[in-house]
Amino acid sequence: MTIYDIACKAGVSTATVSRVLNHTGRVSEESRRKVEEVIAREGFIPNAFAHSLTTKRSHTIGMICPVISDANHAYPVAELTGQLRENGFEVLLISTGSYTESKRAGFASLINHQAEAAVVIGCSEDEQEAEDFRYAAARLPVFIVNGRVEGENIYSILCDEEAGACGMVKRLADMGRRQILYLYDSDTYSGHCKRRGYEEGMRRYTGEEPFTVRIVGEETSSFFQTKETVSRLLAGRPFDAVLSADDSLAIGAAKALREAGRDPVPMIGFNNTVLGRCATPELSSFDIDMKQLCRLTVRTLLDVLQGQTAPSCLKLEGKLVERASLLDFES
Amino acid sequence: MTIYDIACKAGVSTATVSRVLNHTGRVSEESRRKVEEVIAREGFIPNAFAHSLTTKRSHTIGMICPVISDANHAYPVAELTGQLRENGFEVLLISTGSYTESKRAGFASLINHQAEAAVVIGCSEDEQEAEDFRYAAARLPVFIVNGRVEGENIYSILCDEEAGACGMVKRLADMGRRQILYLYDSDTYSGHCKRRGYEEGMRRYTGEEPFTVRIVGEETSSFFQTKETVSRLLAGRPFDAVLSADDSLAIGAAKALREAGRDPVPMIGFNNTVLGRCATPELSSFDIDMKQLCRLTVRTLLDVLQGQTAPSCLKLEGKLVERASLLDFES
DNA sequence: TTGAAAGCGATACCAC
DNA sequence: GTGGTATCGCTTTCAA
Repeated sequence: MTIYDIACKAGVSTATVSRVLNHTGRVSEESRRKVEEVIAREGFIPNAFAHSLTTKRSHTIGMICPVISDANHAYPVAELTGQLRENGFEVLLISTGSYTESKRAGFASLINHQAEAAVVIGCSEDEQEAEDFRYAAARLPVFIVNGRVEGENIYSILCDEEAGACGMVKRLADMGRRQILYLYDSDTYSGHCKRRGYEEGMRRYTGEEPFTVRIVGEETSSFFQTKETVSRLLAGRPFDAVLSADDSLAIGAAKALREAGRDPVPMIGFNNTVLGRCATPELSSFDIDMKQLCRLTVRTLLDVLQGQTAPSCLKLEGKLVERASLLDFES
Repeated sequence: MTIYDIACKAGVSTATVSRVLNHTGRVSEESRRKVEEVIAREGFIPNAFAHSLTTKRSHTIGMICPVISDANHAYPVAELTGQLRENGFEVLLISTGSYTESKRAGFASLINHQAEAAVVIGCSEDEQEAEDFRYAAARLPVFIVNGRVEGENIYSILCDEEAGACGMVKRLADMGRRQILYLYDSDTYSGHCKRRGYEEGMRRYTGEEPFTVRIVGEETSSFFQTKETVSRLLAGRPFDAVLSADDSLAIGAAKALREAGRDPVPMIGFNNTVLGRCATPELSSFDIDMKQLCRLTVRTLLDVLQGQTAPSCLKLEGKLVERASLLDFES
């Protein structure tokens, strides 16, 4: 069923049907009624491809997200998808299997499918990836949520996690802790920022050598791995507090301490996930306010698509949410 | 840049370029080389819309998922998206904001965008929704992951959660528990199955009246709500075990007991999420093997798209994963 | 207000 | 092997 069939049955031309469909141009009340009636009766749904082919607008936004099943990614995907839809856009989702996989093919798909823009959840810090971004940006605007790549037509919307991590170290130092262990797993841009912040904080507030440990294992729920790793750590260099790049790691560490019969130490995670609330004691966590990041991303995207200029980098502050994992140590 | 430009620069016709692009028909080695060279040099990416318009194949699968940020949904979205991509399909994602929102508009979008099939994560049990499914199924095959709707061109792939829930009650009854509290939140098809299973189990194995409590609150992380609700419950009808429709609820219940200074009781959750592992004690949970469900969904989808017949309903068994929340009570 | 017709970018049949 | 051309479904001048 095409616009042509509708035109015949309604006794008008395809041009008129098109006008009715798009609420464009002037159509007599009578024609409109007739056409709408036929469309409803036949349950006609126009072909968006043919539409896009002529209008050169796809109303489609491409979204690239490594490992959506990671709750930290699922949330922005949900939030962005919903908001974009409210603004009349469909979302073409590309889930690269891992954090390290090249985004090149994904970008090519999006371009092939005429996406009007690409939204990417997070990014790495390596040059290869930056090139993929620039390759894509040559053909459509690219928006990075919680990541940063510099370049023409690339917009980064992120939280200042470096300052955040640095502040967390200060918070722990203010509690008298000096030997702060830093746990991390992924090697993303965001990960690097946090780590730099931690190192800076150690330098400024404790004067101790940084003590960072990378958890290697499956990419999601690496907290099983953490428990094991931290258990081994207990025999080595001592630590009196833990800062971790993600809630799950901190929870794994807490479990390791408990199982080893050690006293708990103050702990802070990142991303303020529901995991932290499930844990006992409830975990303090740095909240990067992803909701706000998403809002700003959509706003920036809409602006850019309307030809307005927008800042190429938007950096927000996050805040620490304090719970038992810290408060228990305040006397 | 179009196929026409490429044809000119390569000194061949558009037909030849098309052949090279699609690896179809015969093309002389020389022409192929020439065309490929120009395509690479110009960084040409063909317009998928124009392609689809003529071939009548979009290579796009629509996915409807309420509340992706719910980890139980994020996982299948990730899994399916990855697998479909491996099979040459793009995914058009529609995230309806809530479990109750009508899927009608979503289906219409998918049809409008020429999706070749629709995959839906979960479903409700009401007739209105079933009609939306049938409306969509009249135009494209519809696949439901962990949900069930009967109808032509609708395929359901699910776990037998009714039997699962019933078995969990038996497990608890075998431990000598009779007053088993059932917690649930959402009113989905899957939710109804579990509840029926619980009620059946109570009848068969305990002879007690079912004791079900619905947790009302935000749609995600309803475990805050649970803690509160269960705290109030402690003053009323006594219970000596908890079965819950989702891990988060059970965790909330465990916290409520602990905070009230009550003795713990055996608890079982559903979906075997990472939340259960974060909790203390670690939560036992019924695993519906979502990975396998996703695999079967993709396989069924591919079969149907190739014109082969496929069973309209595939029901798998799940299994209980026992952890401390049960094992601590085995003497 | 309406309709005829020329595209949009690719495919595919049919001659050559 | 190759190229001309009709075609896919819809939009958009341009005349009437």
